Amino acid sequence: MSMKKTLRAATAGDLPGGARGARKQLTRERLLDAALTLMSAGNSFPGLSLREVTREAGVVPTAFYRHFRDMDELGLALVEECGLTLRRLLREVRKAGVPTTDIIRHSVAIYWQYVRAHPRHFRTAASERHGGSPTMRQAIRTEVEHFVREMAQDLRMLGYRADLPSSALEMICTLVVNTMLNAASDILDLPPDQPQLAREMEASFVAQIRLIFLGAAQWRADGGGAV
Amino acid sequence: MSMKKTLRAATAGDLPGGARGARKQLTRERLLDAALTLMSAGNSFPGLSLREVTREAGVVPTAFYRHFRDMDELGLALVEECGLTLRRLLREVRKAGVPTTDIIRHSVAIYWQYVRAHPRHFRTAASERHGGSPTMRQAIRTEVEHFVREMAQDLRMLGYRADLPSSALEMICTLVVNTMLNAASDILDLPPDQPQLAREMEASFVAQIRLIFLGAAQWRADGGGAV
DNA sequence: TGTTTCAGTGAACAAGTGTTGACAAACGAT
DNA sequence: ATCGTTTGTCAACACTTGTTCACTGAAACA
Repeated sequence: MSMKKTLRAATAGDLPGGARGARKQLTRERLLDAALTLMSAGNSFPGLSLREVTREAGVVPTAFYRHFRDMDELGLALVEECGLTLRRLLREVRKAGVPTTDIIRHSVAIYWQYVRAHPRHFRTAASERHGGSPTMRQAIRTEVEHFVREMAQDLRMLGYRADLPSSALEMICTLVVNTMLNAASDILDLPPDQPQLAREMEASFVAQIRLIFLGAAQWRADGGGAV
Repeated sequence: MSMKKTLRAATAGDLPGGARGARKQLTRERLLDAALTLMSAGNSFPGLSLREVTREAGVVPTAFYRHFRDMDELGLALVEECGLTLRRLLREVRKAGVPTTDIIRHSVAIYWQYVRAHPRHFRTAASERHGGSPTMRQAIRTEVEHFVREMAQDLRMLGYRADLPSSALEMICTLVVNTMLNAASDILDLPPDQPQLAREMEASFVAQIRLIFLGAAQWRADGGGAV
């Protein structure tokens, strides 16, 4: 009966314990990986074709449907993966502490290195954040909002600007995150053998973040201020 | 001979005086317009097909080659058009004056209205700035750099932070422009009948710009500061 | 051990793609 | 008025695309 069928499928197929589920998840990851590689090679997601992805992954086109209904579903999985990478980044920077000048420079250095370590995830995130299909755009937007909220909570726990409401902290973090993602795109477009340009860009990035926190230190909730 | 040919082509074809050049430029604009429309309808540029564009423009596919060598060339023309729109925006905001709190609010209001008046240009610019083909990305980057430099010059002429070097002013303007373009993308993704959300978003945008200028007012070239 | 379930294969399809070449008609220059 | 130039059209090509169906073989279960 159909009940029996679904039950078996649940026990054998979904759980990664068996060799069967492991093999499935492996080719699933190969598909995601192929898409990621193709995207960071110049193509943008809506420009990818299903066959192209399967070709790069080394499977026959029809095998695609065993893992995703269509390309949009793969896109969402991709976004989720990028979000995970972002989350790990936050966990790594979290040790840095309150953003004073030196700590900003330090955090930026971590970020820099992190972006270079996960170029495809960051290129994808930056690429599909505003471009691409509205579906993917919305998914990334949600992911970024989560990230911003988490970052704001971190600042709060560190006692940073305890007088400000959460909305203000989130506004500040939004600015920071936008600057981060813009910078990531810039980093990844650098010719790989231009350390001079890279240093300049990093310095400019540090300056921007510094300026933001300079403004944040002066921020008044009521809209007053020196400007 | 070929000399004669090129001469005639130069006098008759390129100059928009005759009815011939006018007709050509008209369908050229129809092609650009079609691409712009399709892009703001959910497609991203690399997802557009040549035939799709010509269909939307109301011409036969082969007519495309009379105007552009391939889609990339059309993309570059599109970027140029977007850059022109940005330039006009700057000319309009230029009357606003030195960025104090009220003037920021005013400028943002102008910007808001401007984005809503040219949704397709801004969606395209935001969309292809980080996504899309590297060719188009580079073109937009150049266009944005021009814009930033112009804006920095404006600030300088207004006597804003006359003590800072141009590089610092440009860094500040880069931050502003990035924030602007991010906001544009957010605006255009709003459901059209949510004035409450729109107001909140505009307020957040004003706050971000305000915070940037708050930081800019405190900025010291040597890297010192309150933070 | 025998049966079922299912990830991956292979062939085939209708539809859409970029690009080519020859051709018609309108225009500009002579 | 004539002739070359040029914009746009038509027909056709060699491919690629997404999706379908029946299939194979091996793992998971009984």
